[in-house]
This record gives sequence, structure tokens and C-alpha cells, in this order.
Amino acid sequence: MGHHCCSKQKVKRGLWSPEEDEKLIKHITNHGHGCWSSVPKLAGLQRCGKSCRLRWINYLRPDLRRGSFTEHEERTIIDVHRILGNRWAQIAKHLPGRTDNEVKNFWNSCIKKKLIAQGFSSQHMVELERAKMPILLPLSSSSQPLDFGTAVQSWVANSDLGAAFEPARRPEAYEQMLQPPMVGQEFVNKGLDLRGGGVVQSQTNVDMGSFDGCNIDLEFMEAALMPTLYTNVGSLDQLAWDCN
DNA sequence: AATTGCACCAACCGCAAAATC
DNA sequence: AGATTTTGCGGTTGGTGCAAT
Repeated sequence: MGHHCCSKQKVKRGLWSPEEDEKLIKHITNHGHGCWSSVPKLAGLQRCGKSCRLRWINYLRPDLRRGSFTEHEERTIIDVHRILGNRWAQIAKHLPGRTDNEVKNFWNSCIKKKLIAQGFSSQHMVELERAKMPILLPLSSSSQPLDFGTAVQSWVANSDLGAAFEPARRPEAYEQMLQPPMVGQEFVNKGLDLRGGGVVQSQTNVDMGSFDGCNIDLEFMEAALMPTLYTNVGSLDQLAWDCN
């Protein structure tokens, strides 16, 4: 059975052989990929363009960084995921040489387990993911399960991003954060409110759909909130965006 | 030594957005 | 402007290898 995208051709599926890899590398090195749908024919491969693209991006690209994730990379993934949710391609942009697929696999196989081990029930994780929400979960190096409030305190005390929400700086936001997260609109609104430093005015009609569709500049928000990129927490107070 | 269960990860699928015709 | 094609993304699957029984 063929792919719907290339039903005319006989296409091979499954793992790539070294010979196929070689053909693809040779072709792209000499000619660039150009239009992916024409790559298989030009490279002499019985694959669909989609498969070629994936193989190149996830495995053959020369700038890929192989091997296990460093602690710093793991930290970055968790921090950015907290802001963006499952936007793997966006998260991968913060990790030179890593692909969205790799980050996603790493999250699903390692980080999720760690978060669960740190006191977040697997049911809670499932619900959060089902709702496609950014996860505002604090972390602890402790192996002891934490209740949510304790975990928040630990996160604020121990992470760069969390420091922006110190009680002295932002008492209402801090109080809000101490409430266990809820799945649904209210939590999303809280998340927006906390991340935006209270700039989001609408507290009643913002759901995840409008979050995705509104004019929030995610790249900008990321840049503004990335721990490695901001040094003056006060600038967070001035962060504002138009959500109409 | 054989079997089973599990974790990992490469690759596929379906969908939506963007580009092109 | 609408249809078609291409690209990119996130979710999911299935093969492989390793550990436990």
C-alpha cells in the first residue's frame, strides 16, 4: 500500500538502508533538496519526498548533534515547554543540532517520567496534554513527591524563570500559582495572566483556541521569558502584548 | 535458554498552513 | 479567487534491543 501523497509511485517504507542514505546525502550535497517531492526521482530512491525530507532533517543533516541530552538541554526543554506546551519545533529551535522529533521523544521517554516522579500524577499529565496547554509545572530536585504548593515554592526559589514570580515582586500572581492547577479555561487564563505579568485583560473569554489564534507573538514571548535571555526581571513587568 | 515486558526511537500518518498554479 | 501541491508539524506506531523472570 502506498502513501496518499505518492500513490502513483512504488515506494519503499521502513528503515533506511546505508545505500539509501548515501544516495540521499550525495544528492542533497550536490544539488540541495529543492522541491522535496522531486528528490526521490532525482536521487534514484524508491521513497516518497516526505520520507526523504524526514530522513534528512532527523538523521542525515550534517549539523545534527547526536548523543544523549545534557542537563542544560534538559533544563531548557522543561523551561520552554512550560511556556509553549507541546510545540516541539519551537522548543527544538532553542537546542542547536536537535530536532523536534528528538525533543519530543526525549520528553515522552524521560522528562515526563521525571515530572510524574516529582509528584504530578500521570492522570494530571494526561489531562494537561489532552488540553494542549503549556505546563506551568515547577520542578524539584527532590525525589520526594511534592504537593503542588510546595513544588511552586521550590520552583520560584530554584529556577531562573520562577524567580520572576517571587511573592515580594508579585504577591497576587504568587498566591494564584499556589492554587493547584486546574484543567480547563480557568487554568489557561491563570497561565496567561501569570506569564504576561497581568497584562492580559480578558479573564473570561480566553480559551486555548483563542490563545493560539490571537496576536500573541510567541517568538517574542519566548525570547522575553527565556531564562538565559533576560537578566533584568523588571523588564518582565513591562512585557505586554495585544490579544485582541 | 526461552519468554515476556518494557523503553527507546526512527519512521509513518493525518492534518493544516503556506506556496504555487 | 479558488484549486492544487508542497511543506511542516505533532501524535502515534512498530521494530529492536535489553532486562527481568
